[in-house]
Amino acid sequence: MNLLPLILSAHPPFLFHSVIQSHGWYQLAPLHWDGARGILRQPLQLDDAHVLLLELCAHPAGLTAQTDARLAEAEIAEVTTKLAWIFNLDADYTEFYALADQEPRLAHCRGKAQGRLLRSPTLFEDVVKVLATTNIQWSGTKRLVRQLVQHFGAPLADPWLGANEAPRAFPTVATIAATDELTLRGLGWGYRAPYLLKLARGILEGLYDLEALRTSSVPTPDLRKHLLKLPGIGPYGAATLLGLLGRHDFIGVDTEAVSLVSKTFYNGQPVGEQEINAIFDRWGRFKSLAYWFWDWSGAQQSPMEAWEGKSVSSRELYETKV
DNA sequence: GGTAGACCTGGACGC
DNA sequence: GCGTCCAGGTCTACC
Repeated sequence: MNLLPLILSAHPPFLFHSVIQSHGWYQLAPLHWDGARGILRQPLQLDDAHVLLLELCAHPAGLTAQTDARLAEAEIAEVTTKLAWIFNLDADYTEFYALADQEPRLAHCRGKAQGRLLRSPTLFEDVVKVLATTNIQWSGTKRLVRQLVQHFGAPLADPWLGANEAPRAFPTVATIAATDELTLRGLGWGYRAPYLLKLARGILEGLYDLEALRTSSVPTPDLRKHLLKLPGIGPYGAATLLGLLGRHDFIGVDTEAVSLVSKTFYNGQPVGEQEINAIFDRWGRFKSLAYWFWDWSGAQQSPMEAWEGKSVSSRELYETKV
């Protein structure tokens, strides 16, 4: 059957654009964000290997999804589940907003429905993307992920498009595991190539159970320990992944965090992880949310802008869209 | 537990 | 055009 516009409801408040632009993921392949039309295109490979292209846009209740593909009922159910995960539709930020309302630098969060972070369909894709953000600038991250998708992603079966033009889904674990270090190095992954291979092969061998981590209810420090065991994932990567998993107890301390907190709270004095965490400690389990959505007016650029490697203008763009 | 150096690449800069 | 330096997190070896 065809997938008629599928309407997915979210726990209010929810703003489609806020989730899309909550961080830089919307700029990474295989996603394509058509800002002018407000459409996010998500090539998606289903469990049965069927590749389809979803067109997602805002709806008063949440969002709508459309595709030209003919889908079986089980496939529609899978699409629905995956979209609910990607947009964290069931999340309830009531408690965070109650706290944020009392802090002038976070008072905007409720109105803009900020809190949800755009996720990938699988935790594997998120881990790979976080790996691609380490020790590199944002333009490099975009290049690495694009190369991976173009080289290993399964193309959409479209009779009107050649295999080179067709959108591609994010590569599967098995596809990455089947390649070799030299190929990955050739795609620019450099010293990250062995980490990526070890990750994919480790998942296939049962060494890393990402699905269990995705649904785990263990305390955040324990979950963090598991994430730190993933190859190429250190404190920064683990904190970023925890945020994507809805755990906000740890701040991903990168050079941008150091710079922002130093300038804003310590008069430009050198700071470390301890000082950064001390500033946001009072936000408890919402620590990284408070850091991420903090109004850094006066700072050179916010964490969100740093992700995008852009100047202050991206915040202006963000604010006009939301 | 803390620290130093290696890893890799693109971009900025000076010549 | 070429060479050099720097930025960016993680890992490993060493103390």
